[in-house]
Amino acid sequence: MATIGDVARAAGVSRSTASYALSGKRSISADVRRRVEEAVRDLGYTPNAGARALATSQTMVIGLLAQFLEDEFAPAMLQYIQGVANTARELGYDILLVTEVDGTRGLRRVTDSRMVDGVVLLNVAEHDDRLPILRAASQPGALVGLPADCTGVDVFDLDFEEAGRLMVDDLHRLGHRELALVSQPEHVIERGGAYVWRLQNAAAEAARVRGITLHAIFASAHQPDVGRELHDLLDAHPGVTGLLINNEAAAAALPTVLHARGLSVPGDLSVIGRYSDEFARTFSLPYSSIESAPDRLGRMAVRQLVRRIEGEVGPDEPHVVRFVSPELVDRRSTGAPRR
Amino acid sequence: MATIGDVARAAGVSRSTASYALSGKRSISADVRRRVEEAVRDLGYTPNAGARALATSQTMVIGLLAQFLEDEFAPAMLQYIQGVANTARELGYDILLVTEVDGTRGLRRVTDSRMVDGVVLLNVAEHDDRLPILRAASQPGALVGLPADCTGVDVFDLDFEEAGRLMVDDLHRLGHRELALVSQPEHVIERGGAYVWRLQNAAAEAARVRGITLHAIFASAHQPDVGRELHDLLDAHPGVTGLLINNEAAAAALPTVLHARGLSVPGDLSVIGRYSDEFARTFSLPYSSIESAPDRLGRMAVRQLVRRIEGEVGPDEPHVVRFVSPELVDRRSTGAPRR
DNA sequence: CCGGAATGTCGAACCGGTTCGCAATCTCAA
DNA sequence: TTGAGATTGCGAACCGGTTCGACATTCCGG
Repeated sequence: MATIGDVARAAGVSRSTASYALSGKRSISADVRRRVEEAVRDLGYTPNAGARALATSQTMVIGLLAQFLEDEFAPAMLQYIQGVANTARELGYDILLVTEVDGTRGLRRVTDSRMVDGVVLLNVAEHDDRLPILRAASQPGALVGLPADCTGVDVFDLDFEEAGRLMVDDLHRLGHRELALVSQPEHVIERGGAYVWRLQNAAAEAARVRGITLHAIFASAHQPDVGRELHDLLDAHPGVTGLLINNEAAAAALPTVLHARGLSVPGDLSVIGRYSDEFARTFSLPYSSIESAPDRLGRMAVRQLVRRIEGEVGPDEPHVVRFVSPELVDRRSTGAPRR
Repeated sequence: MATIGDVARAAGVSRSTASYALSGKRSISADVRRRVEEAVRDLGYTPNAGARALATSQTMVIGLLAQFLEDEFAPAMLQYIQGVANTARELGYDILLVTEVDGTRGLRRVTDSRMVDGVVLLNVAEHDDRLPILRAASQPGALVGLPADCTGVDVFDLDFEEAGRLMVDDLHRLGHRELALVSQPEHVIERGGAYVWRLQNAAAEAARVRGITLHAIFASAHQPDVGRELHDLLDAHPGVTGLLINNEAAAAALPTVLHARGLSVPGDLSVIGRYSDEFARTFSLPYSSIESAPDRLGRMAVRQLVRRIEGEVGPDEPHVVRFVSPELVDRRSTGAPRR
């Protein structure tokens, strides 16, 4: 493998000159530049990433911390990963994917050893173990998901409160008076998935204000449990005319359940979900939904992270907490409540 | 950030001694070892990955090349990624995830710049552009998917021929005489997804030998197209009593389609798919299926790759082409053909 | 009591880049 | 003609590890 020394020799110049010719950080005569570039081509030279990282303390790699937990729905995570990966590449960065169950260990490893210039944390919990480690690290970090304490990090998340209100208001406007909300598994909440509460509380408050009934349940993240739980819910509350689904697995299982019960949408039941359009297409879910915009969130997180890495915004400049406004994608699954 | 020089100074020894004390590559007195370890703890020392990579020419990183193509079903890919990532971590390696659409560019970048010690290629096509680049690289590579030319790489794949035979034989044994096979989109085949042909040809041959009819179609990888195509298929061949599904999107869409047509499984139609158990659970697919074992394939690929990286098998030792035998997971979706 | 082996430590070189300071040459206006 | 300033190239140091060869001690058998 050719080194910059080989290039320099082939071009008849010193190593430093070759380096400057390639980086353009100092002026170089046209002739020398040509000879260096030629040598690069002839030798097939590519800089050694490790050496460059050592010299510049920049790796051009971003750490992506994603946990595939038993009680979460993996395909939903994939879209965040894609958003992050694509944006990173556009900006010239590669992605180090860390999927260890023990996220703290993984985070510590990649930051302490300086394998990455910054990190994106997915699926951030309210009191996330990884945050203290991230704050102690010398690299900047961007989060997808809202923790209790946002100091020292840039945060991006869907506005789940607004999402909860939107769902309730929409069905209230159509005349519904008894709704059910299907949330994530209780485990997710215990672990600190605050977004579940945020949506649920806002929905409950909106229901209270409107004077309508809202039954909330926690459902599993897997079949066949979640299917059974949906059945139980509909058995327990026969008066429910509208379903709010804040649980990807439940959304994916719903068509089968409704079919088994012979219920049509929106004739017998109105349904609004909370997932991405991509997700809806993948699972052919025919329900109107609040767009959760994973690609957009991933993109925003990386953009901001790179701005910090490249010093466009200093480490002391105030950190960002930005919420994406939920948008309702209409798939005609809501209507007037059945009589 | 502490360097090994800081550790050495704190322990009152030279840098080389500190290094040997930590690596254990030379004998060190108990006293010195203790002092060095203490200094490491006190200073919170972690070796700099770039410096180590430069010195040892080992990065402890594996490149994972995964393309998310428009005409493939992303959630199916995720399981390979998980298998690879988990196994890599167990063996002490991190994962550099390269998702560029132009896989050749990404592969060249990570190998030429020596960011990785080896690479795993997912979703390998029959004549895969990435293979010439991989062969020219100085790092070893492991493939998931069977190319036409396997020289210089280790290859792992499901035995799709056997899978095709298994599907046909199973339904033949139950008395079926007219079957339909739903394959991947034609694009996938044109691009060289040979596994589609391998299964299809073997199934066709088995059908010929048994004297039964097999209709084969290519279906899309997305809703709602794939749903429509399944309807068309069933309309066009009313005599079909068994369905073979070698297309994840079609499998995911099938429950809805069958439901719409009022068909029950296996009463009206027997169904066998080809996907992983994990996939079946995620999409709650109630069909018997050939296990495609993505986690196992990912694991095998990484294991072998690491063996090459660490020199346990030399670069000249013969390369492996290993097929995983398909196993039928019975979910009671097959039975005698309807009258 | 001596010679050779085993043990423990150090200095220096090296991996392959980048960057700083200096010097030589060139340009152009005074 | 001269000197200030710009242009261009070079040497050396540095980033933070690893490893080789040399050297000093200690241990052992004869």
